[in-house]
Order: sequence, then structure tokens, then C-alpha cells
Amino acid sequence: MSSKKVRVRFAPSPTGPLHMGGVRTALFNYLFAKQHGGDFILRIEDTDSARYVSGAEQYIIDSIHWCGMKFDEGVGVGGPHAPYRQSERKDIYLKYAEQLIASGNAYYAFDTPEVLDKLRAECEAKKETFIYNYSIRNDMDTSLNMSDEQLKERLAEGKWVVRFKIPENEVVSINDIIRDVVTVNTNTLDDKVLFKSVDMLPTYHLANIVDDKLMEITHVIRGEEWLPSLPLHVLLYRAFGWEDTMPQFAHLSLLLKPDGKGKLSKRDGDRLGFPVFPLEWKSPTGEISRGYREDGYFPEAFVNLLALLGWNPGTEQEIFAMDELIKLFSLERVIKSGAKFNPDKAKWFNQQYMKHKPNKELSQLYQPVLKEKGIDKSDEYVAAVCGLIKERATFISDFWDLSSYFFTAPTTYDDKVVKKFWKEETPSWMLKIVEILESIEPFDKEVAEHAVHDWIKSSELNMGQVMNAFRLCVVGASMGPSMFEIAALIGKEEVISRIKKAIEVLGK
RNA sequence: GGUCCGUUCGUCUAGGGGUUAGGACGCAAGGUUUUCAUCCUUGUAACAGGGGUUCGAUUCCCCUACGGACUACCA
Repeated sequence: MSSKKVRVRFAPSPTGPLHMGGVRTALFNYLFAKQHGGDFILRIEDTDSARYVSGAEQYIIDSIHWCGMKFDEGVGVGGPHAPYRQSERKDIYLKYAEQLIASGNAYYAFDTPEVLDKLRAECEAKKETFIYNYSIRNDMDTSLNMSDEQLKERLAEGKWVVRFKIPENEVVSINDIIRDVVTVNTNTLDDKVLFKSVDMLPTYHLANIVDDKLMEITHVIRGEEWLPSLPLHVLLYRAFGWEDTMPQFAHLSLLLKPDGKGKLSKRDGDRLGFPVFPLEWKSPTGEISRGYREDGYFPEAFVNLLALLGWNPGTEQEIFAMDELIKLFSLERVIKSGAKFNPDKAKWFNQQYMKHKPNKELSQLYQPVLKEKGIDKSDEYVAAVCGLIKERATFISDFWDLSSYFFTAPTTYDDKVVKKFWKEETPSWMLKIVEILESIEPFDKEVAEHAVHDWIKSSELNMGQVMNAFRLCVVGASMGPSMFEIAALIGKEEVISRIKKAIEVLGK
């Protein structure tokens, strides 16, 4: 093992919003880099101008930042290997393609898409596999079978690609940190296009290898969808003579749909009611996709749940802060198989974080909701309310339903509770509670609690019958924290007025 | 179709030649609480199938099945 500084890159294409699977890939890269004191680099792979979506790049950066990660180098921060956008690096790739041609590892091809499509269709009809490799390359329209003069002419026409010349019948074995050894016979590989003249841009394969080399990347941690092209990439390193500095590879399994089959997609979120994107995304056509942030997830909870999708430290701990993840993470413990995403567990993670959030922080998040409802209460009051209800909530958006009675008197009373607890003698009990509360001056929740309890006991009344009716008067339903906690917050006068109102409405 | 990768409770997973196969989510029951929630206890439920190897396989090997990815002048 070399002692080189660890350098990893997150290299998305700006073709749309970053999917949560992509965020997980970024996270694993980040955790690995930080654990080794290395660099986390953002490279934007925008060599496909046709699929470019404006705003996607900024969305990616915003998402990573929301999750609490920071790039050490790359688009948006700069660095010694700038630029980090492949479209801005376009001038550097051609010479590498030419180098491969000069060394006999690549060649020019002039086949039109039509010819290729026809060949593929023919093979398919015969139930054969079309592979553009040693078996047919000599019959194709390539520099391999034309004179220098011919080649010059054809090149001048400006419609060519550079294809990699996959060696014939060689067994390539590559070590993957997560999957151990991956073995492939080169006869099953295609002479992939490395460079295209249409836009004078490299394809992913060339750009990726060249940039990883130039940027001194030591570990490539990416999605499983790249596993099939891993042999090609290794062959490319070999052809360039870069095998000694080739990065180590780790291919992450995919995130799968919660139900059914296949990988998690945007549609699943819409269908099953959960976000698949970290942040809300508005597509250029105006379509809106929900995000974890907007759905009320805490970034820490989101990161936590993502980290545990395909990785675990081997202990029974499930709640981790980012710095713990950095300490404990290891690629060797990443699971090989795909993970079906479980929205229920995602909520559970948020609830765990909710329980431990400081009340002050929660009040900052709740205040905007209250403002919108025209409620203006001090941060202290709101924080106290948050403290009483947070263990009943998963999201900030649950807060209003759980705490509206702290801000406004109930206007309706839960029918079921009325039926069960509002009996003939109830009003008289409520009046007695009013009497007790009035007698406590200044109001103190403990004193009040003792007084009410003493009265219930001495009168040989049923605690549940009395207290639930009391709760019905003040809350309007059968929920919430201790009645005396509530009373302490909303105030004795308000409690008394609510009791009187309830007696009026519920009668008898 | 071809290539590659994978397969432990419904889901996320631990484990790994001899275990009552452990935990978490969910679900169910009970307890605590004036209610709801939290919390606690308990329950539910898994080694895809078939062959080997072995005294013994869930664990190692092979085959099958199933699942997934890839199969573009996309990334």
C-alpha cells in the first residue's frame, strides 16, 4: 500500500437533480476521505452537452452542503487541478486519445450510426450478441484498414471517433475493495468510443481515466452501474502505462425500490409518498419533485439513514453523528447486495433526532409555521411547547396538530372523548377544578397537581374520569403532555376560561 | 439474448463449519402514564433450491432458480 495522500472524487453529471443514491455515493467518498485525512473533490462530468440541465450543478453542490459535507477541491472551490468541469477541460483529452492511437491501443473509426444500428439489429434478429471488437473491427470502416492518405482524407471530412482497441482473449482480473476479485474475458468487451468528433469531446471512459490520473485520485468509489466498464478502465490505465498509479476501486451496490423490483427511481417516491431527492427540485419544465429537506428531515437524520443503507459498523449502534461515521466507516464493511429503501425506517431516524434536538433549535424551526398562522409568541414560550411535544413528533410539520391548543382554545371537542368522559356529574367536577386553580396564587404546577389529586382521592372519584374531562376542556382531545404542564404554559386564567366554555358547549 | 454482480426474518442487517441464527424498522400483545406519545417487556418472522466437501453446513465449492446492473458517438 502506498502512503500517498488519499484523494477521492465525486463526479456526477449535471443531467438533473442528485438522487439519494448519488448522495450516498458522495457520502461514502466523503467519509473515506475524511477518515484518512484526504481530499474530497467535486468534478463535474458534463461531456454530454445534449443531456445538460441548467441548475443541476448548483443543486448538487447545495445538496452536499445541506448534508454537512464540504468539498476540499473542485467546482465551486477551485484547486491545483482546475478547471474541474470537464467541458472546460475539453482541450486536454484529444492528445491522450492520439497517444493511444500512436501506441497502437486505439484507432479511428468512421462507421455511421446507421451502419452500426443496422449491424446491431441484424445480430439481434439472429439472436447473436453484437460486439464491436477484434472479431469485426477489421471489416469496419476504420483506420486499421486504410492507407495514410485515405486516412487523412477521411479525417478531413470531420466525422470520426476514436475507439479503444480491446486486446483479444485476455483474462482481466481486478481487485475491488468491496467485491474482491472481478474477472472478465476481454472477448466480451466492446471497442468503446473514447472520443467523438461531433463535439470534439471525450466520452465518459476517456475523460474519467485521464482526469483521475491528472487529479491524482487514489480511490474510485462509485455506483455498481460502473462495474461492467471496470475492465475497460483498467485496460485503459494499462494502455497509457499508468498501471502503477491506478486508483483502487470500490463499487457500491444500488438503492432499490421499497416494493417490487428494480432500482429506486423518482417515480417510486411519487407513488409511495416519500422523497428520492435531498432537496426540492423544480425541473426546467416546471415539474416539482419533493426533497428530504422540504419534507422536514434533519440533514443529520438523512445522512445517518443513508450511511446505514449498505454499511454498518458491526455493532448494534444505529445513530451516528457525522464525526462518528468518519471514525467508524470502512469500505470493507460495505454490503455487496442492493438495499431496498425503507421509508418507515427513514421516518424513525428523523424521530430519533427530533427527540434529542434542543428546544431552542426546534422553536426556530417552528416559529415560521406559527407566523404563517398569525401567531406571535416569544421564542421562550415556543421552545417550552416544543420541549413538551417533540417526543410525539417525527417532523416539524407534525407540531401544529400536536400543539395548536397551546396557542388557541379548542373550538371543537373530540366526539369519542366526549362520549366516554363527559357525564352528568362532569361539569360539577370541572367547576371544582376551577375553584382549586383559582385558589392557587401564584400559580404553580406542582401545587396545583397535588391539590387536584388530593381532591380526587378524598372525594373517591375516578382519576381517569376527571382528568380526561379536564383535558377535553383544555385540549379538545385526548392527547398531550401533563395537564399541569399545559396549564403552567397557557396560564391559569386561560385554563379556567376554557373549562367554562366547555361546560357551556357540552352542556348539562 | 450476452457479460458481470448479488441472494440471512416483509425491510435494513449481524454472524459465519457445531449458535436457542443476534439487533433495528414494521406489526401484535402487555406494562408505565390522567390521555396521546415516549419508554420498558414480550411476541411475530429468515439462512432461495439441489448437489457435493465434511463427523457436521446457513457458513466452503458447483449447478439451478431468482434479483440487479450493464450491453450508445449517455454518464
